[in-house]
Amino acid sequence: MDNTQQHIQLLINHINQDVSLDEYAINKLSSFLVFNELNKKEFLIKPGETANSMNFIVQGCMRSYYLDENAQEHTLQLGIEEWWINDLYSYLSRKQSRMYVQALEKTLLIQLPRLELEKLYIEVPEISHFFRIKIQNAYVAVQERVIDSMSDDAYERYDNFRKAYRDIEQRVPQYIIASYLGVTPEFLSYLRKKHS
Amino acid sequence: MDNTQQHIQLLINHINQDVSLDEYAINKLSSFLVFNELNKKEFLIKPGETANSMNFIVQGCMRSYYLDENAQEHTLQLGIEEWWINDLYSYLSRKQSRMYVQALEKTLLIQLPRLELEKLYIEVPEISHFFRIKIQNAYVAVQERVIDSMSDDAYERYDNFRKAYRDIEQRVPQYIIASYLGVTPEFLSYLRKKHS
DNA sequence: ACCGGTTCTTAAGATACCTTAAGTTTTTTC
DNA sequence: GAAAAAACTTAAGGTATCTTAAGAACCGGT
Repeated sequence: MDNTQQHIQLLINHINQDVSLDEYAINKLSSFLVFNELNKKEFLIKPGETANSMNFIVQGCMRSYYLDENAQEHTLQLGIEEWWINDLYSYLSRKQSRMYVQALEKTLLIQLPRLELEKLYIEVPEISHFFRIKIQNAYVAVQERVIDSMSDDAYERYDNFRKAYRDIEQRVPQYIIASYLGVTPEFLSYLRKKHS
Repeated sequence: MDNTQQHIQLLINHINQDVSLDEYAINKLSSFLVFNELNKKEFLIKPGETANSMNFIVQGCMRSYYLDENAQEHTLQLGIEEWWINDLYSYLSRKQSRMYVQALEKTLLIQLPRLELEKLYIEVPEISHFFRIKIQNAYVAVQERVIDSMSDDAYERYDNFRKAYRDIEQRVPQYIIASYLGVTPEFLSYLRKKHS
């Protein structure tokens, strides 16, 4: 089995955790996968572009963030191997993104273009079901983020972050974690010292 | 046309803004609508319960909120006539809610029970399409709320709130708006004075 | 192995927001 | 329409977080 086949198998196994794909479904799906390799700091999506694929991380680490009026970065989502990364808002609404989606390490993606994916939904209901679950989970995750961001003790938020992103914490710079938590890097540094 | 028919018409017209319902769809839909009248301060959903219907506000005003560890209220969503109100997280995931969904005025709802609605999805794809759009919009709204809650100038958040909820602002007490913005009622009062 | 850039820390002074408490206004109830 | 309850305001003192600035530690490339 070559590398490409291994990567596709990773995706299939991932999907099979939620639904059951038969031979036919796997072949159909495999036929339109697109591989995309990004270097560190390279962008998958920039403001003004429209997200038109679902993106599965085979290897590497990515984040989505946006810039506020003061050019401050706000990280919304992080992802590593076997996570999906996107601007789901842009993908679903087909409107222009206001986000950057960026590789934090050299990253290998499998992409599923929207138009072909939507055709596949009709032929393979399991795939439709799978992404319905994913979108539902994304909704839940954003809702939890709202709730979390309201608990205004920053250290508690940092603690929650570490629980939710256990495997990711060590892989991303702290200024990005700070921008995820909504505090300055200086203050995060202060908190870490205080609680150590 | 009696009151009940008028209320149903309001719902039909609302749905027809996004999709096109034919006679058959309207009849099917009408056959399982449930009316529910709530008094001021009465709860539609409480923590531990599971949301099992979509809820359309015919007349009145509602909100969803949760209590944090310090028993502080955090308002997540507000709604008036022709809005939908729910704990969508609980509805979609079929898990227990952690929310209160409460009437802020005497409120009349039309409810669409989940099980019957899902059967209808198969017979009437327009209805399925309509709720897909609604859930998509809900995702976008929550995402905007995350982004908004990161702009940490509270007056700016208040300003955004007033734009997003223009018709609602006058109808709900300010301590609820404060709990939506994540500030104390005292501080909101201070901000209002300062900027007036 | 070094150099230049990136990331992290420390600390002092400033500001936004909170807590408490009390008084005032508005709304609800009987 | 009076009494009770709920909501809003004001102000003083406290705390969390920010800003700025500077130095320290940790890279990544040649």
